[in-house]
Amino acid sequence: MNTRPPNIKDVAAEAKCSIATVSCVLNDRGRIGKATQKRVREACKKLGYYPSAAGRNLRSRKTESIGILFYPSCAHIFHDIFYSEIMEGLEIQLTEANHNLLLAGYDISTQHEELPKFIREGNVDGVILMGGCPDEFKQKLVEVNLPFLLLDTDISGVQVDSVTSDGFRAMIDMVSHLHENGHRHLIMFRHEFDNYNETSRCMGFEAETRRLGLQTEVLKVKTNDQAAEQIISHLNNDHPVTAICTVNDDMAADIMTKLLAAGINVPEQVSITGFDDTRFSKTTHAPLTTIRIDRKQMGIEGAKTILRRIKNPEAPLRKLVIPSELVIRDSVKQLQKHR
Amino acid sequence: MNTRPPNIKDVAAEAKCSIATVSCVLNDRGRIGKATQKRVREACKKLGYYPSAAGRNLRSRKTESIGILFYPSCAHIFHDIFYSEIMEGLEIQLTEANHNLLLAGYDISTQHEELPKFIREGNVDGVILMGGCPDEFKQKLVEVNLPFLLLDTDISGVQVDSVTSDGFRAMIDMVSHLHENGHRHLIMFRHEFDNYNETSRCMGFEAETRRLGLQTEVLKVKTNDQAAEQIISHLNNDHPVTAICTVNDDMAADIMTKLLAAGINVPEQVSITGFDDTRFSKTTHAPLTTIRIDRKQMGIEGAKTILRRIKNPEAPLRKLVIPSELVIRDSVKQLQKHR
DNA sequence: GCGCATAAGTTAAACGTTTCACCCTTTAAG
DNA sequence: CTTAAAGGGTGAAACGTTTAACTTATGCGC
Repeated sequence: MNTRPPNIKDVAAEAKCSIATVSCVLNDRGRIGKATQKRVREACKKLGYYPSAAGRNLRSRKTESIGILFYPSCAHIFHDIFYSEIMEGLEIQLTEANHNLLLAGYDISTQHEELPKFIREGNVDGVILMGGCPDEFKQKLVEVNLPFLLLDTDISGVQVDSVTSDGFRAMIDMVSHLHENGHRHLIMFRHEFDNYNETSRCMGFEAETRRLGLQTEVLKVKTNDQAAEQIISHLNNDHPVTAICTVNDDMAADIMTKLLAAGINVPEQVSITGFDDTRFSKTTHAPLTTIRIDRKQMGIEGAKTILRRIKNPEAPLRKLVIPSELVIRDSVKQLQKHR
Repeated sequence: MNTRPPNIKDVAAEAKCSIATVSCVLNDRGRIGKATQKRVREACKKLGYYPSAAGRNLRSRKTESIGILFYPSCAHIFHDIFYSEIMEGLEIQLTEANHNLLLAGYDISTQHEELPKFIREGNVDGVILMGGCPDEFKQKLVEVNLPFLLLDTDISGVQVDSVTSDGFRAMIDMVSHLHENGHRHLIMFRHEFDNYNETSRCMGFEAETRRLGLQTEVLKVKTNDQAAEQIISHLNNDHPVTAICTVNDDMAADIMTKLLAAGINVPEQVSITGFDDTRFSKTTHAPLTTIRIDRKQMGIEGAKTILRRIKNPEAPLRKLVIPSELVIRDSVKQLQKHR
């Protein structure tokens, strides 16, 4: 019952050759005759042989595995639908390249100084970091001296590959869209903690509102509820905002729900925009005007980028920016025709 | 620059003992004096030594890794918010037990006969299978002879550990709730493909409706749209259904959206219920009455179960059922007080 | 018939652990 | 005093590969 799996020796015996020959055939290395190759391959099939990762890893110092690290925890990836599609792209591309995909969360507060197991113990050839995480932490990972990629985030002043979306450009488009629809008084909410994406989105918002000379403000809030409350009390002003920009669909949906509950009609009384075009942005009370990013593509490009870096650690730095697209739905009211 | 990481020999040299001693200290095996232990540990710290997984795996035939296999593809996990929370629980518990977590999808159509890389090449000590997958495939995995767990799914007649939710019981509660609210004519939609969860949910529905003597039907549809269309045309009948049960929140939300678009009011004209209590079930037009399952707990129990099986392959079979809970919101209209 | 190139394949040394079998010393029991 | 047990530790084989260096055979030009 407890019979061990076949190893390379068994194959060599079956194919009547040396184990080196088997290895060469399986790795397309060295010069082995057609006939022998065939014998070896048939022996593999017959025995159901697959090279053991353990042996290969040890000898060749390659694992054919990539570690995906989330900050602060895997729960965040799973919760944010937004990462899901990146993961999908990653998985497709890594599987295609015959690589394993290891997953871990990293909460700096619970793990003190320890890096994730798969980094410490050399289980992976490269690491991809995702999530809104502090620069010092990214820096720390860079210093590990493994092929490394920042995905959907970035850090300035450090030589590290990254694949990001163009939140800056996207919010310019969004503000421009609001402006064309007659909105002149805008507000944008973001969360308190610093985060590459939120920051670049807000910067796009600020750049374009300033350029257009609009009355505008970016506010940091602890929770989405807090944002809703601020709007509710604010709408009594003489000259209230007509449109709220948010930093993602989740925030937009939450705020919308709160506003509706408070008897404020969306988009009649106030417009609201999201970001990310997550699946449920279509099913909110007023389907969200938002920004779509091809996150699956981000994942695919991310995988390619880390594999490239592994293959050639000296390759030139790559900073890839995935374009975004404005998705117009019903959460923005057309106040007046412009132009 | 390209200095190799320290290995056990370096530690032994630093601690002035043999590598066997180092190994014994690090694995709490054998009898090593306090003083020596301390020297070894200090040497490890000083050198920043962590045992290499490759060496350990090879020698001890353990990987301290668990493979999570999704059928038919990882995309499904990521898309179904529903799996996310299971993954969260898994990750927490596996990390706690100092295990790696490998992820792969398995599309039987694209992968012909090949099992995932991490199974073929022995990268994992055990495998967890999730997703709505055909029994033959589950069977196939069972035969691999690795510690194995079915998570959120099951198969009858085969000796394999499983952790599932009680969809049968849950739908009994749901039907009972609808009945108490005066609903007498129900319909339930499910998808065409066979799936453990959908089947058990529908069986619960059928059992309870039959017991209560209600007018009832279970319909298989290809898409959620199709379900909506059927309802729309059906509502013109003399004696229309008053409540629609679905197999998950996603389906419920989609149908609700379609109905609203067709000018049919929910829940005024027809009630609708979900399943899973996903996060966005609160933000649908009428917040969904649904079933909550503690999926994080499912993940945690799943992890414990596979680890137990790895530790003791001869342990008695475990079939764990996680309880569910009815969540009452606004998508069910109270037609009449009952009792 | 010699030298050389090429093809085809082999030998053996790593890679970094774990662990079995053993050794030496000290203490305790008989 | 002898023997056994316990405490503290070591040597070396094994785990399954990869790969550099080597061998042997064959063909070819001259």
